[in-house]
Amino acid sequence: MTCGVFAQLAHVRAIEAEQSSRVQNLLAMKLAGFADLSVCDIHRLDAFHAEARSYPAKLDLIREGDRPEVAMLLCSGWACRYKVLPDGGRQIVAFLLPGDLCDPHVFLLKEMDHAIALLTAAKVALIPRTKIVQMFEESPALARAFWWSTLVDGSILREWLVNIGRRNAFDRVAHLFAELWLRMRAVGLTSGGAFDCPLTQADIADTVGLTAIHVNRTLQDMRCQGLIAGRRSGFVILDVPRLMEVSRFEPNYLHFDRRYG
Amino acid sequence: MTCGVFAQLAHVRAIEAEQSSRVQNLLAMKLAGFADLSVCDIHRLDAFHAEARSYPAKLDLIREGDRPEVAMLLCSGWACRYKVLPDGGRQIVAFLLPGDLCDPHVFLLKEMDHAIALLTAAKVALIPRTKIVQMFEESPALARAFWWSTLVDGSILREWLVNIGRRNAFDRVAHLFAELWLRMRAVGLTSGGAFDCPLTQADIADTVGLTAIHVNRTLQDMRCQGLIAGRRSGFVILDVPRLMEVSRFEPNYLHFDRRYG
DNA sequence: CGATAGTTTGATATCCTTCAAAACCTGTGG
DNA sequence: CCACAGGTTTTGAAGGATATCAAACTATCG
Repeated sequence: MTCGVFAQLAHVRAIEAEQSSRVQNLLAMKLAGFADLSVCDIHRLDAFHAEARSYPAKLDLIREGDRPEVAMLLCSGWACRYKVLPDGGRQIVAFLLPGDLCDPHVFLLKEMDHAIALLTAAKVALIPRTKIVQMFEESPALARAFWWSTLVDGSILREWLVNIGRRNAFDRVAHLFAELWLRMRAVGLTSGGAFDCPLTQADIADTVGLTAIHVNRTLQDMRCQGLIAGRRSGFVILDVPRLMEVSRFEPNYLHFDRRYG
Repeated sequence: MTCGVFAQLAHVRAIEAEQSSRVQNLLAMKLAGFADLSVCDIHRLDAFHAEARSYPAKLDLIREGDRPEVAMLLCSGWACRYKVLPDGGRQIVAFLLPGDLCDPHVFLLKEMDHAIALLTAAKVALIPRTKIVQMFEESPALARAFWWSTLVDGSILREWLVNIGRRNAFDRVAHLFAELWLRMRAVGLTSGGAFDCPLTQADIADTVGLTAIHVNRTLQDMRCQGLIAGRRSGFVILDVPRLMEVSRFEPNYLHFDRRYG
């Protein structure tokens, strides 16, 4: 894929090493892929991390219709944005991975149009609006960086639309795995081709617009082909390049490795 | 539906009447649903409108991979954002309607992850980056309003994901029509339950993740049920309430009628 | 150790696609 | 004014991908 990603990663690692290893500032690691953050900026983000508390899996952090009061930083664990239909169906519309600061701008809206739930036990920092506003005022670089992040989220949404709208079951799942692997790598949470994927088959189904049963059969297919391993949640992606190949994965939509023009 | 939408519309109409009818400032009309714009702000938007030039249908305004140089204001006509797949398939990921100023913030990204094409002949103002930046600096209200607009675009994207992922053909198309009708009404381009919809069946298919043939059959079904009328592009929605009912339309995701909290 | 959530399996049904061709508009040039 | 071309809509028949239903199996956890 984009050759620069590796160089970028090295750069990010350097930044991380520079700071206290006490605080795993995945957020800074992610944003560094885009913006040049000052030491001061990184300290600001550290301060957010320090607020993190533990929450159990499945917890609804925010519900549809809620008035947004806080932004949240996911320090560890996975979460998802989702919507429910009148018939009880669920559609996952985004995954939140460790190091994601979600909804720093949501205060512009009066009401949440979707819910956010934890998929695993997680450490989360709930950041009140005032602190976000203060951060934006004090650091234009961080303000830019978070807007960039929001635009990338939109780009991912568009790619998901393509995924559900125009690919078959196998390719949809393959494409999803490839994306998750790349995003996990951006925060240093992969080891080789593998990463810990806590999604259940039902989660995957609700993401790519399929039935859990059909996802099951698709995963079996992938296992047969040696693309993935592991039965229950915690898959291992064995062959990322081939997964990307079969799903015609084009990483440009993640906007990694791009400094602003 | 949200009862306030009607009151809102009246308010918007008042604003429009207030200004010169020479310039149809649909953009101001739309943004007024969210922000309190000063006369000065409206003049700024008028200035953008004045730059509009005519372009023929089907023109690609921006291609995937392009470096974003301009934002664009659609003064009349329809356009769409789309992505193409290696196999030639197309997925439309957004519609741009008259009064939409698209991508005022796209300069934060280095490269377009999708293309934008005109669906009809249209009047478009191409606005260079410098003018956008200048506007944001001079008017915090407009800056807020455009960020709000960007967040709403994201919300629409999420709802489209639900549409394709979890609804059947009939409901998908019904839901799409309901959304388009509401958005067209927000800029005063509906007359009763009807609005001029220039989409071809292939366009609709590429939007909701179906085949043009199946869309054809779905539309016939809708005609039989008296929900829509008109054969070739330029449908008329006959029964908006029922269309919303069958597709379980919840307008909250459009974030109309919401002042910022 | 039972309870619960997640995974797997098989049989059947259906929605939607694919392919192929005809009919229909709309604009264009002779 | 007609003929023709190209895009759009329509129709039919057949096949395939995915859903649905029901039930067994299997980890994991308190």
